[in-house]
Amino acid sequence: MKLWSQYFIPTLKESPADAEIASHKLLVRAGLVRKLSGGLYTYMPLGQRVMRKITQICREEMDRAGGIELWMPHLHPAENWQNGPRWAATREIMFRADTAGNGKRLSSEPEFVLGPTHEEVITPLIKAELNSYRDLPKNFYQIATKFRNEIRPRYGLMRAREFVMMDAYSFDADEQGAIKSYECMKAAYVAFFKRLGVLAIPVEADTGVMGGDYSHEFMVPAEIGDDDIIYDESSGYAANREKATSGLVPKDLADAAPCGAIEEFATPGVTTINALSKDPYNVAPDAQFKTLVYIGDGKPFLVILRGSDELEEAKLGSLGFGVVRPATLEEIVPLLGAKPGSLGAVRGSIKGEGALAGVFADQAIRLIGNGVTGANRDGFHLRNVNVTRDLAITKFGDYRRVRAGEPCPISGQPLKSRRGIEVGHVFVLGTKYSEKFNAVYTDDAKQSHLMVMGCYGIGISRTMQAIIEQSHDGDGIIWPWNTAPFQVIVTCLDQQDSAAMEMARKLATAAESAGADVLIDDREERPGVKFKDADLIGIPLRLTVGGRGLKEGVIEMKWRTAKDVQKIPVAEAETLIAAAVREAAAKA
RNA sequence: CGGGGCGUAGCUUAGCCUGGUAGAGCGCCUGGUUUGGGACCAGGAGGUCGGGAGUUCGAAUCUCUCCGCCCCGACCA
Repeated sequence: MKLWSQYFIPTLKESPADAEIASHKLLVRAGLVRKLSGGLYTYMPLGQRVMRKITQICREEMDRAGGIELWMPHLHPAENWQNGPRWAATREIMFRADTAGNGKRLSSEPEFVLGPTHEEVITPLIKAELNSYRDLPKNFYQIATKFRNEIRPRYGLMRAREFVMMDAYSFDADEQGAIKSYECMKAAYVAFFKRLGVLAIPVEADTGVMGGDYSHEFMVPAEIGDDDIIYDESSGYAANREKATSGLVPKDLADAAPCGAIEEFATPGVTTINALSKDPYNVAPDAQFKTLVYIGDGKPFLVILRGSDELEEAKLGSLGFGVVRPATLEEIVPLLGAKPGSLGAVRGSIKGEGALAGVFADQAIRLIGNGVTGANRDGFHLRNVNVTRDLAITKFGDYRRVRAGEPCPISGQPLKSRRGIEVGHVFVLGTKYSEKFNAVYTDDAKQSHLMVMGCYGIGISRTMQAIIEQSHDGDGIIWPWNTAPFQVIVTCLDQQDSAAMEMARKLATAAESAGADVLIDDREERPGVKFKDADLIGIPLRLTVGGRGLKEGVIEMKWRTAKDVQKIPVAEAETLIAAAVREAAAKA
């Protein structure tokens, strides 16, 4: 039980100027956080209470799923990362942590870094500590601070430079075991988000720089989310757009027969799909081959798409390169012999064909059959280009960005799309890290094997904000029962009146005994201020005690989500309140 | 890192274009009247106008520069 007058909840009437979205504004207005600097926030007492609740629920669900809690350093020797598989790719988002002294000891390479995640710490640890198949499987987790020098911190806690994350790492004897661990964690996530009272949907996801075999993200649907979820309710298909596929290309599609010899034709000044689709050429975008040039680990390669399609860059990850980027004009011209706008991948027309690391064609170009592409000669295109006969394709794959409205790969129904906030992620990592750090175990036949790993993350601080984004109205936050900083607020309107205060304490005690965290608003404020603040900070159940009600022999009970106020007789108040608290807790 | 915007009291901001005594609301302090959905009256404290340089008799205002913050793109829990 806390008295507001002796606690610290600095609420604001006005939204801070630097907050754009509802949840960010409310975080600040309700006194949950204060900004120190871009992407750095202090959790104020109320915010810290919510963080503690989310953390505790997370801990309980991880423990239930067989997780073993530990705590690793936040300061990592850079060596661990240099020895790992992704130093080049991740160092850009890592903070270096050297002496803040006069620079004498500052070397060009960092000595220490602040941990953005912990694979590079736990894998060497496990290598040293676990050696036998008898030790496996194991799943370790921690709930702690992570540091990422995000390219662009955004929306308060949504993408911060310092944030709280639950990170877990599973170690299994084989792939099958790893998948089992993965499924177990996925189920634990579902249970966790359900207990929080937040809707978080698991969707198929790209593995990104983490590497690994397959993964799901947990998404809180929200307009302001950074990710597009492609889904179909009828089949249950749901995937991050980066990973999504569609049933656009029928599985049994036959290769189109050639329709004549390739002809070159002049297209002076035409360098875009759009221009070629207009008079006098009139080649529809979905009859054009689009040729893109990329550099993977220093080697150039081509990607062919339909003119009407967009490349989904994340899908290039499946090609196995470490670092992938678009080629520059200076790289393209000597390689293909023409500038972008006149590029093509017709066999024999590519000047530097031998230098290519491959020509990767999106499946959907098979729908074109015979089409138009650049001649690798500025101002010229080729027509009657046949996919199978003419294009120098190394491999077909799925590289295009799926759009809403395309058929679901499972049901064939039109796919829908919505935005989401990624609050959790589960991966099967495979042996990427165990190989690099030589984390092996001995089996019952004395054979050595690499451990198969999984890794799992939940953005705890981001989840706090995602809950607010999902659950608020014009008056403020609407906390779900289990994450509310206090579940019950007793608003005493006559704090000077000892009878009223005594009643307030009695009700608070009743609610507390029934299992609720209770805040008593005993401030010297007018009733309007107290009601507004109670709504703003989003306490699920409000009990109002005032001289006027007491004279009638009633106190008032109001749910944050309800419009109506229930008047309950003083004599029954304690019982009814306890029952209401128990019921709410049971439902949550 | 590229593009755009902003920086004036603890918070929200006006003033800047067209240079001439820094203004309001909220919050805070004092006194009074109030008291069921962000009260009212009177008085008060609080500002190196983000930092530096320049132009000018004179700069919050014009110029340059640095810094910080926010938004849009690629990245992430």
